[in-house]
Amino acid sequence: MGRGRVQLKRIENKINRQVTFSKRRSGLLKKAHEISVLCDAEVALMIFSTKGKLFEYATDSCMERILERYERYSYAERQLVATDLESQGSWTLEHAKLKVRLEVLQKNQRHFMGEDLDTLSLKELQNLEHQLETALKHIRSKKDKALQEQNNLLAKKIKQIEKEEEKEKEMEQAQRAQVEQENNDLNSSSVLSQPLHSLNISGMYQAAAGHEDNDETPLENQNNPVMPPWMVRHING
Amino acid sequence: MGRGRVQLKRIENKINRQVTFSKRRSGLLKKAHEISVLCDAEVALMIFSTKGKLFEYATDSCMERILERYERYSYAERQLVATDLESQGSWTLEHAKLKVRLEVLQKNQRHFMGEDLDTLSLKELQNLEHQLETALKHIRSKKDKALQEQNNLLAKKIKQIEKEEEKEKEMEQAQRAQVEQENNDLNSSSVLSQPLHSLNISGMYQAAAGHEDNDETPLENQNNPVMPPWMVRHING
DNA sequence: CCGTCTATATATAAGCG
DNA sequence: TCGCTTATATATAGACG
Repeated sequence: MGRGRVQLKRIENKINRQVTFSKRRSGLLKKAHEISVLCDAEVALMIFSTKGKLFEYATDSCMERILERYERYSYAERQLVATDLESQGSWTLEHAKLKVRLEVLQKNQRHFMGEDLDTLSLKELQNLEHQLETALKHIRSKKDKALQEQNNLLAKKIKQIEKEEEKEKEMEQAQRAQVEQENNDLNSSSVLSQPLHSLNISGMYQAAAGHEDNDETPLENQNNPVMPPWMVRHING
Repeated sequence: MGRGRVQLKRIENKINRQVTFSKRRSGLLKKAHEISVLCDAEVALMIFSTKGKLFEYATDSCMERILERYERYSYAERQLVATDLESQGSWTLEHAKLKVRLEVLQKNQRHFMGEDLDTLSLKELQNLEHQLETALKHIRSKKDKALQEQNNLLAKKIKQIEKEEEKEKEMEQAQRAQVEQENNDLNSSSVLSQPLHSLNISGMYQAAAGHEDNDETPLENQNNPVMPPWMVRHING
């Protein structure tokens, strides 16, 4: 993009290459961040320059977590590393044992992820299925608890906010009462029947606050007085 | 870019978010590749969708190598491990790396089994849940296929048995016919109207076969003519 | 989900300081 | 390396099949 077209091959001019690297690098990092935010995705990006300098981006600045997550997906490469080690000769018995355990775990991992199932018998499949069902129950229960906790926390916060508003309102009322009293003291004509300006202000404030919500809220959640469940989901982002 | 401007915030509309994710993802991967080629850089990119699916790019398709290179840069927690290792000499390094991996895998394993969930964030729990759901789908589909195969196999066997019975029957009939013929030859009284014993045998066999089933078979499976329902029961888990 | 189309928004090559 | 400008190449939002 730019004045001239660019072939997809190494830029031979060192200066140009460096400049392009610098520009494209920032563009790439920017876009990585954008997709992460816009689409609620988790992104990890590593760029090593020719000279070996590292530039990185990670959603929520937590590269480690993402890499661990990646490891759950990755196994093929790991297998290569394992055999790689093997070719270097088995150093010690313990080391070899470790490798065996690793392989077993990797295989299990794959099975837990629903991959590489061809080697399993019917019975094993059924056992695995049951295992996962049980695990899912635990996980869901845990998740529900976490959600409930957050929910309670938010409810408390909202109550507190409401209390403070209440307090403010009372104070304003008290002020008005005092002003009224003073007016009565000055002349005996009644002004009690006129609308109270401060009440209107308070009312407007609440209305405005109520409109900060997203317009696209799904119907099934609009009644929830505390937290839409689909929103709670993103609190920990 | 495009018809409308876009705020850098989560796209609330689920459809749009998905579409945008798809488009930007491919754009990002493309640009990662471009900078890698143009500027002779080494790039690793991982993108997890909201639903937990992984998309990745790595220069020369060698993610593992880049991750290892990354680890050399990353220090925080790893520094501790690294110095620990260095003091023990270089060959132990591989060994210790193996140990670290093992630990990670073990931890994952526990998570997959619904254990040790307290260390997980809400988001991670949700990712895990989705992961297991997907895995379960694969496993069930695999199991279904396995069952179907067995089913077909058994069906074939039964057909074969029936064929053999048929053959026997025919042979008996032929025999009887011959005996009759001989009887007729001896005296001219007819015995054609009497019931055929072989037919009864066949009927009894089928009835007995139908009763091998478990008595507690759920209703919905009692019609299955081939596969014992207690086995079929596990198809849908 | 994938591909196509179009109008627009962005990214960036080139050049200069 | 960095900023800035401009002309252009690309990316992509939105709509549709």
